[in-house]
Amino acid sequence: MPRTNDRSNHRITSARPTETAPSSLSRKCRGAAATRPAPEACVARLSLYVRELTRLASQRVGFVSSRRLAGQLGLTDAQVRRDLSYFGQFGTSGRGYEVQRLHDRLTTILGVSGRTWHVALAGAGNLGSALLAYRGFRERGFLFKVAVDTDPQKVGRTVQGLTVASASQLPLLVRRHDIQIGLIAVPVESAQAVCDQLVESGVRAIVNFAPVRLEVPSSVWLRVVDLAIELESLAFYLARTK
Amino acid sequence: MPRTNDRSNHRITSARPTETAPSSLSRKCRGAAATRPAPEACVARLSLYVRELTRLASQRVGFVSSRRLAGQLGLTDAQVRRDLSYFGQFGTSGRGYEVQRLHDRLTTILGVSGRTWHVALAGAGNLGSALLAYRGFRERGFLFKVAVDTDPQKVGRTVQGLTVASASQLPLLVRRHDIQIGLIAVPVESAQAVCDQLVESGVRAIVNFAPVRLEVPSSVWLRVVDLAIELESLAFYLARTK
DNA sequence: CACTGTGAATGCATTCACAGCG
DNA sequence: CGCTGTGAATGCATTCACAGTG
Repeated sequence: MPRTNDRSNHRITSARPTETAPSSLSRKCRGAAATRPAPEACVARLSLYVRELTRLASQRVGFVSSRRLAGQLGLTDAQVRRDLSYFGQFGTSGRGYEVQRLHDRLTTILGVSGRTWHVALAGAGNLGSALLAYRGFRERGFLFKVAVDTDPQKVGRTVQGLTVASASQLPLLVRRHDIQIGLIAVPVESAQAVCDQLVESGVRAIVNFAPVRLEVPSSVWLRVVDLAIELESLAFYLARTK
Repeated sequence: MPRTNDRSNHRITSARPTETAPSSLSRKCRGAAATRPAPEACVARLSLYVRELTRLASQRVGFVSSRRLAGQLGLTDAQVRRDLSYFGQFGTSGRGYEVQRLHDRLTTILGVSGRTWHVALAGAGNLGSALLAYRGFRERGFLFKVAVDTDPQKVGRTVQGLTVASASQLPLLVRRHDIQIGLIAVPVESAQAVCDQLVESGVRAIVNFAPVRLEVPSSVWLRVVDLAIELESLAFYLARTK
């Protein structure tokens, strides 16, 4: 009797304040921003909402209810409304949310509207290439400006319109291209060294795709994406079913 | 003042019972199994523990304390002890946990000891190739028996010692190789169709790497790994720092 | 005395349920 | 009437704190 799980994602161990908002008294003016800092899980879902709204907008859907939005995403309607309520009041009673308007508001809140982010990729192997090829990044304004690799075979090659540079150039290139975000897609052994280089060169946020824990100073945002964990934990449930 | 987050992972929306354990009265016999079903977050961390223990064993470390294990993984000592306590009592007061023994016990519990799982990969692009190349899977007994792709360019090629078959062969190959787990690394457009094929062919667990929600019958375990979400949510925090 | 194992306390996230609005 | 926005209730996960043990 296993049930389908809906969205596996995002687990955080130590709390971290999201905003310095006073969180004092509730606002009353209509359309005002939310009162409390948004939970991390909710921020993560923001990109899901944006994706779905982009899709709906391209289908010329004008309004969408929390129920319908939830259905598409595998969430509950209450959760959608709660999530959105952290950022403001976007809906109309009886009608739902205006797709284009909500899309625009959410992209602004997510920080991916009317601006671009400069991204550097360390490791141009299969995983790195997959990341370069992911179309969603460009759509959201994440621009790959730099890709490096240690493998002389790969250096000089062009992947997705970007020329792979030598790993030794990383600090130089990060500074030259004003990189804000670094992606680590190198083997476990070199992940920490690459991470240190990124940090020293001024990168403020890092996503680590290597299955190791990395150390960074507290001024840097670090996220981990572990490709294997979901598969590995499936064995546990499979072994216990039928 | 951003803080480093430690482990991003795994968020579940609907609860699902993990065991049918009675959860009635506490056992008293030493070394007995835990009383309550293990939380999903804790099951996901099981593979982290196994990885670290494998590393420690290879360094001939005999004992490890919850504190040290936690430090390596970016968790707290209390959490490590709590997690392990769901599965039994493995430690020795004043000494800690015997590395090899704990490793063996956890791999058994995870369902990756003394047996293998047969895995099929749909989509042999960059991401699919990265998954085929991941060494951890083989180490844990996950064997890729099948890889398919729709691209005639890719069919017939050998990736990591496995020959890519035509996508039309998927149902046949799944049955022939007694596949239990399917990995979906195809574009969004074809993800649901591939998923349906896997399900109809008898696959009982699926990991979806495409950024869409998939529908499966409730008898099938479904997990999602979203490569983009962590990066996208970083913009939110970056836009709010300094 | 250093460490485990675990009730109890806390904190975070989801869901309920309903008042209020267009 | 259909749907939002949100207090209050619930449920899950982490942390505290300490009794108990080799």
